[in-house]
Amino acid sequence: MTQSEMMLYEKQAEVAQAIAHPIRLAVLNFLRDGEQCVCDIAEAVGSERSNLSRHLSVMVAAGVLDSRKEGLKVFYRLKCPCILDFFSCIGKVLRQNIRDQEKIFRRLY
Amino acid sequence: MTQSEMMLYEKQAEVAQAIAHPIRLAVLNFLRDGEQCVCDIAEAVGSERSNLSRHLSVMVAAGVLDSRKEGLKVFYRLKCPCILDFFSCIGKVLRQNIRDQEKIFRRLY
DNA sequence: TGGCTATATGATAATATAATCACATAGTAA
DNA sequence: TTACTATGTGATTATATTATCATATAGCCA
Repeated sequence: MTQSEMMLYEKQAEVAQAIAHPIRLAVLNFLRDGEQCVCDIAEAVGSERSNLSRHLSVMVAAGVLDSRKEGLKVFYRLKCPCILDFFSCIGKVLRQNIRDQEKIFRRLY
Repeated sequence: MTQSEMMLYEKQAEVAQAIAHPIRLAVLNFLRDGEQCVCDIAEAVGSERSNLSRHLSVMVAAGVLDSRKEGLKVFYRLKCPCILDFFSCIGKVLRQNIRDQEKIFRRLY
């Protein structure tokens, strides 16, 4: 593998890391229909403000989210709606896993 | 957020975690055209065998990869080719990030 | 059998990530 | 100005992940 291929995989991994957390996935899904302020996101995903604040900044750093300040509030939004494609992609994997488990289970009983 | 929604996000995060590493992404990409044995994967991604072995088992545990033994060799393959959709999805995010950086750069110089 | 190869795993150490609490900041409004 | 609210951050601790080395296992062949 060349140096630049390795660099590309590292960049890709940063983005994947940024969404690979249950709270962060919940945030992405909540932002599906448009920007939301931190307090509303916190309520929706059931997370402490300070903890959520860090999760949000991880996703901003990875270029997954964008923020906008308005008065006291800060609104976050998906920078690229394509990030939601992850959900259908992961969904296929999960459904496949369930089918496989059923197959194993049926063989045993 | 309900308990079962939280559980779903956790399951989804497990899959995302399983691919969120440069070596693992390189493996997935190398398996694009079909199964490969550990030694060939190791050579392709430039990783120690024992380390690679662990990365492979992480992906098997998450249901992303499948393996098949043949003699001394073990062949790994993508369990669901849809996992490759991740690459185009992440690619869009990365291209967007580059465009944004250019915009900021142009404003400064 | 013994020796070889491919792969996996236990133990450890290094590093990264996450959650929590207290505190800081920025904006608003009295 | 002071008091208040929304958000962010430093410091700390807890936990998880990764890489490494040595060793184990499984299959092959002489």
